[in-house]
Amino acid sequence: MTSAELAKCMDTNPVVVRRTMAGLREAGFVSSEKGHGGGWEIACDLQKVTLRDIYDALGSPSLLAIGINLENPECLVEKAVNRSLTGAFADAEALLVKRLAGVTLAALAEEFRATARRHRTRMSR
Amino acid sequence: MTSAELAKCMDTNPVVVRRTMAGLREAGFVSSEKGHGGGWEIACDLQKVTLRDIYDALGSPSLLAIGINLENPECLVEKAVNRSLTGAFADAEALLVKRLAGVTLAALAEEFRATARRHRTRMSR
DNA sequence: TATCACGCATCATCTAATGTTACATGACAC
DNA sequence: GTGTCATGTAACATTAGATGATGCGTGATA
Repeated sequence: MTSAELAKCMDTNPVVVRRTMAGLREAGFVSSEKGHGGGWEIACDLQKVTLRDIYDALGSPSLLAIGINLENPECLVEKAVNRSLTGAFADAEALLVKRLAGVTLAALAEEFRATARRHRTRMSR
Repeated sequence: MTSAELAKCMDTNPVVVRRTMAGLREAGFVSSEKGHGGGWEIACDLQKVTLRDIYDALGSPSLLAIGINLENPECLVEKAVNRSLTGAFADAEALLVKRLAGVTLAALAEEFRATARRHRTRMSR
């Protein structure tokens, strides 16, 4: 599929698609071809790649909305909060990453197909 | 303390302090007095109130940076991801809330005092 | 050689959070 | 009572990060 097609599918624009896919390409999960007939193609074993791999390929951004503020290391109140919660944040993030690792792209594809089957059945009623 | 004093302490401004403290006041954790000599005062038992209570008083905002996108319920890919990860997000958030509930304000105050002691010792060397 | 599609730098827009201003209200001191 | 101080709140301004858009270069195909 081309970036333009993908962009239409997810209601965004081609450049944003390229920006995001760039990480996946560097990780080897997709490949891209320039020129006439070019576009994006899956380049990995869906059974082997998990959402954790995708997460890492996209730069492993923080999964938590709040976190430790390290900008004012001299603030004693902040330090007290940090000491009390650093472990909790780390544990929660680790838990999430672990769950991401439990979902392969193949499993997602199967989920998709199952939903699509239900969808078609409902439509044909 | 007045909102202006608190604002100076945390490098923000009085109105933002009032906005935030409003939630804590409604929950009964602090009280405020208008007029001359007014300001904010703690109005709860530090042993009994936890960071979870504070979190709830502030409106229980999402603790996760990413989450389930419910805006396009007809997107089958999105649905597949949601089915696969909803539990993980819920578990991670529950874990965090549990840890917040394990930290009383009294414990935070004690952490603060301990750090302050170390701070003074280092200063006097 | 014309067309198509990605790669990428640059700039524009949008949005949520934060900061600011203004004014009303209540409390205390004199 | 009147001046001062502080909160309560609405309305507006600013900021920062994400997202979107444009332009141009490069490679591939017909």
